[in-house]
Amino acid sequence: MTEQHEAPGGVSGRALQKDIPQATVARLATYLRVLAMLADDGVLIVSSEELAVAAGVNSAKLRKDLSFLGPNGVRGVGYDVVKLRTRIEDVLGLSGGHRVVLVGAGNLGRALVGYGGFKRRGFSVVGIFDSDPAVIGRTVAGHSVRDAAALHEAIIALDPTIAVITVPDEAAQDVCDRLVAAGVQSILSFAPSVLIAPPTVEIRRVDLAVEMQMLSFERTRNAEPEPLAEVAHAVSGRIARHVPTPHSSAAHPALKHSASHSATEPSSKGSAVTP
Amino acid sequence: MTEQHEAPGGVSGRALQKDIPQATVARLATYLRVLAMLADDGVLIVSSEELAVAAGVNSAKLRKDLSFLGPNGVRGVGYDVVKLRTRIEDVLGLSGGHRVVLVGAGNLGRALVGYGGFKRRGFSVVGIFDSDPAVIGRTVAGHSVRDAAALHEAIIALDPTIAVITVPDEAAQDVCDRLVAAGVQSILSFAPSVLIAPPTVEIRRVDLAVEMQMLSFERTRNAEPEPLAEVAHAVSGRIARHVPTPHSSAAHPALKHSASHSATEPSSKGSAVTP
DNA sequence: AACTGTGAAAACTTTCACAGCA
DNA sequence: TGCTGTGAAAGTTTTCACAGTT
Repeated sequence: MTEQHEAPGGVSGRALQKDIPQATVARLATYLRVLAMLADDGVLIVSSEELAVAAGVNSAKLRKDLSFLGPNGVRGVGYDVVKLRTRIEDVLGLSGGHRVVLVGAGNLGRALVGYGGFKRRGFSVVGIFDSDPAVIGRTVAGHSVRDAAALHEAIIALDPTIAVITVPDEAAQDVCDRLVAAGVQSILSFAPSVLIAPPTVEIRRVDLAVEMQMLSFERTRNAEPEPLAEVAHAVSGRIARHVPTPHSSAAHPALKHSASHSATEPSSKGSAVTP
Repeated sequence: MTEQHEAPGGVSGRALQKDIPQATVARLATYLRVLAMLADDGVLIVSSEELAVAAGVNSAKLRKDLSFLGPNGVRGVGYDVVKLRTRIEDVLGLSGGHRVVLVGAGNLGRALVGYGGFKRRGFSVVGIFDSDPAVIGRTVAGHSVRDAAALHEAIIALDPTIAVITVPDEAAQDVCDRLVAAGVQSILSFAPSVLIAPPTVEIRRVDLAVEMQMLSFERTRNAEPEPLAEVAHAVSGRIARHVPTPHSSAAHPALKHSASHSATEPSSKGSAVTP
């Protein structure tokens, strides 16, 4: 690890988001959510261990992640919740806020704009588009849905920092082309197809079925320990196998996910894109 | 790499999904989608290069991924589309189909059940629950929404292989506890919080805001090459920078996404949803 | 000639374990 | 004493490049 983030002199504000590992960036978003929650609860200081448990990672990883942002904590004490939160927002480029345009006002599009954490995290929707006449003109989350035919001019006027595509797969590439032609540089797509665009445009793709398939794989793998034996108790899962202790939600050390989350976290694997 | 997948004798059907890298599993889902598309188009044989381009990865990675499933292609020729598709479905444990229960019939939940690729990929919804009296009894995607209060008995009767949680964050842990108590072993959650459950239960979490934050980071990083210079042309992106060639969607060598994973991929992550 | 399958190298990530500071 | 920050080791994933097949 190269330590460019040492900030030797009095380097101001944020800087050097260079060489922060991709995997770390994916997790920073999660830490941010936990920090926001803690701040709401009035918590002032948090230790790496506490933060790590809440984020579902181990504390060494969390400390390593944070170390890429420069020194953030106080040894023997912990991290200042507000300060750390601000620092992460700064590094992720969230401080200035983002102007988001949504193309596709179907269920998924509406689910996204309605998602509370959205606005709270600095993303404000500035325009919603659709090509369905039955939807155009309707109000969604305070915005009148506009005709996607007028995308070009509208995009230029709205000047969004991010565009989100939630249209059917067949229409996705066309929408993408038009967004790019209008100057959009960052696109998040929920269409299954891999979209093609110039390399200067950053596209991330989220495929909601991938996670289901990974669950399927995991279950299948765990269910087949003995490839040879006929498996004695072929009970067809009608009876609840485990009646888990209704744990007290807190103080639970269960850190099982090792991240591969996709759209989740380790997602270094999960979903995604980027060369 | 241990070669357990050599299948020396005449090992039947699928087997040895042991030690298939997590990152590979995440991408298999994507390959599957492309293969399904090719099959629909009547394509019989595909080369690693073609498949790789369509999936947004490079061909060496694709070949390595497939090699974990055993020999699937024919040298000098390519892969048999149907055979490869079947093999991947088999390895992912999709062949037997999955019984999916959805808890939370809001926009996101409806977007998920309405997603065509869902049923097509072997996931069939067997029950939808919600706790909102205004929603209970309504029909969503052919299913009458049931009262989440009766979750326990219903789950035992439905015996789902996967449960999907799309309720508000505050309710997620409670729903999770009840699902686990009823014997559910695989859960996909869209709630931001990290859910706590016994280690035998596989939980995957998808945070839709993470991807947006990663886009934000990438844009910020690219926008700050010169930390010192005042940046000459401070044009506020009003003019379209690139007018992309309206490419012919095929024969496009653009391989930019390398899927971290991911989850992240990253995320990275495989299919999608539509309005 | 075309294309797969795969060792070996390179790159990236996670985990360990401890030095260092409040 | 308690907790952060971090080199170094271990583990995972990607890329290279070529041997092997049809």
